[in-house]
Amino acid sequence: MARPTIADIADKAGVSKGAVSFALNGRPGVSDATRARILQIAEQMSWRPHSAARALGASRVDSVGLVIARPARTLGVEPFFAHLLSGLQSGLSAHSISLQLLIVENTEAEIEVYRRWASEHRVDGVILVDLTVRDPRIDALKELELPAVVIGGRGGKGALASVWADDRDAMLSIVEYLAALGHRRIAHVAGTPNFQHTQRRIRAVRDAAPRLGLVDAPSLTTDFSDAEGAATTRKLLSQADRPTAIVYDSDVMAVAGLGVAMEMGVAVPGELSIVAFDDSILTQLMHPALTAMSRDTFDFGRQAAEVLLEVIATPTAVINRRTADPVLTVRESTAPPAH
Amino acid sequence: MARPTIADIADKAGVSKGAVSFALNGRPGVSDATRARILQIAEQMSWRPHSAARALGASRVDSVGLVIARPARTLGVEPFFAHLLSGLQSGLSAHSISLQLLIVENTEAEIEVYRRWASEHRVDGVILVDLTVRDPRIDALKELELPAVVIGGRGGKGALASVWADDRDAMLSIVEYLAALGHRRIAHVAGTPNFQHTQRRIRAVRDAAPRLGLVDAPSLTTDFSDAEGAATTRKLLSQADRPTAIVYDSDVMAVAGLGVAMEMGVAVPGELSIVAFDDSILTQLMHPALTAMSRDTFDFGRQAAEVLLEVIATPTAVINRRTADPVLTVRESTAPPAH
DNA sequence: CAAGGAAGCTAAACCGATTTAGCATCCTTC
DNA sequence: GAAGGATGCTAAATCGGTTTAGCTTCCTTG
Repeated sequence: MARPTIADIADKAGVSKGAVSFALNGRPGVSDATRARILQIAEQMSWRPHSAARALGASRVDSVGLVIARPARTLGVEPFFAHLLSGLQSGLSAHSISLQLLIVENTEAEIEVYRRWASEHRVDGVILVDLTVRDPRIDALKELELPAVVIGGRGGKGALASVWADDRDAMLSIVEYLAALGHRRIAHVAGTPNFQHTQRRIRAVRDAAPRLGLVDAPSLTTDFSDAEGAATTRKLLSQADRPTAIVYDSDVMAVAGLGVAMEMGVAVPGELSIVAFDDSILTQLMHPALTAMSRDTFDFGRQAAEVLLEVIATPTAVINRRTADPVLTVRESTAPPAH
Repeated sequence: MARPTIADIADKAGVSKGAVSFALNGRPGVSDATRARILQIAEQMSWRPHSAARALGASRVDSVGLVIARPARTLGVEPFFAHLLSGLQSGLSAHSISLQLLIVENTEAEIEVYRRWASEHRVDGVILVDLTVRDPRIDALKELELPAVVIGGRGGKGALASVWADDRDAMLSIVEYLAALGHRRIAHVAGTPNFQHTQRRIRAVRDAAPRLGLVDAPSLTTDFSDAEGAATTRKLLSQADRPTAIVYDSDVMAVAGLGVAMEMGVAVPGELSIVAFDDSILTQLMHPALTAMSRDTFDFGRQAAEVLLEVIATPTAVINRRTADPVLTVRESTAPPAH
């Protein structure tokens, strides 16, 4: 038999379709003996549920979605998403839930996808990344009644479930480390200003500055691209009182910044210390290898998957799970400043 | 009304469900006037097909799958997959087909996924990457009768559909370029030996060597990791008669190789020319920027999507589509050899 | 003008599961 | 020993579409 259905199993076991369904789903309604017999027959016929049939009957599709709204060009280099994906999957596969992935150009397109997914019942829930300050996606998802979990940023008042790490603490520990080395002029090359985590990091730097006796601690925003990372670095290093340390909001920008420093004859770490927020192979391939703040992105994904499944099961649940704190991996790009 | 069904539309239009189905799917059986009226009502009620219901009735799920069997760690850095994904999606979204993505550890797990997808009817077809020499996935897919398209490597006798670029020609043009610069000792740091494209590239180098008067043209295989790329480079550069040019099978290995050269005080491109097979931001971030063979990976994906849809529509079709030839982008890492 | 065929539509079956209502049967329990 | 309740199961409805068989009309055509 090609692809057996529960009707085939019911025939063979001499029971009704309903009984088979109960048995296969571990619900009460059949005796242990019957259940065992049915399970054995199903196993032997190598029966697998037809996902569409199950979705139609149970109105749940065992599939969740992830939409990434970034130009493809910038995506590839960042190990962030690859690790996040693997983590998500490790959390989902335990429950045989599959993942739909979509890369789109902008937030409007992303919301359009949610709208389609919701109306076509293609996913049971979604994972949100890159939360912005007044994020329009939150209201859209509320309206669609689509369960969701936010990665890296507390859902806040609106109360979507979330999985987050403490950006503020992480940034503070970077700045404190640099200050302890003796740096007093520290610059921060930040990401897109409308991202929530960018805001949190900028605020952390600003708040820490007086306490640590920093002479100057400017945060300059960029679009996260290598080009703007390089341009901003060039500007910073051309100043009369140039910084002795720069913190970058991404590994790609840090690498670009290192390139600019080399080009301008500024020795790293002799004359300039560099720290990257977010770690990857990239930072390790460099010479000097970059000191970086590493998050356990895989675990991030795994936890996000778990939380999302809980939210799908209990839509009223409000879960804000905090993950392990990022840790600073010190490599060769940081040292005390030259006098 | 929350989520209208075709029954609602049928009511409103005063026709039967069947007529609505015909109208919405552009099939004959209704008059143009009725069709227009139905479409207008559907539009106005903002009706969207329920994917599970459609899948159940039409036994097609409008979804295709991509499984990548590589450790997540190595995945992130390679823009290859991000671009491929975007390309795939641009080819699929035109037909409202969605994409399932899965990252697994090895080929056995990958085949297991195909088995599950087939039995649960989760996808209409799959895309295969990283074809190996005697690839077990081909037979598995044949047995499952799951439509598939192979990316980067002709399906060959077994005759899965495929989309491929000419690796051999590409490699030949690299070697010819280096030879024209005056290089006679060219080394090739290759990828995993069981990949078909690795084999083709090695063969290309070997075949070209005598014709171009190369003194030595060893191909050394690796596991595609930065670590082995670095180790192999170190070995090559420690030889008495070290090569004056090295061709790497991936951008990541080329970058790692560049690092080793700098470390060992070998000037690039003064004493050593470096060429990367596969281009990305990575090669451009380096100093010196790396000369690289660029493929239009996005287009690769787009074409693969098209071919797969054709194969799904006509399972007997045998399509082997050749994409645009890769082009060599010359940057700063190649120059005539020092005397 | 009767036969034949196409166009336009309806009614009902169907896809493969879940879920609900209901029916025996057996075990309590007073 | 009759009422009451749990247990184990069946039959049928249901999810939202697609598809097939068949029934009217109306138009040809000889």
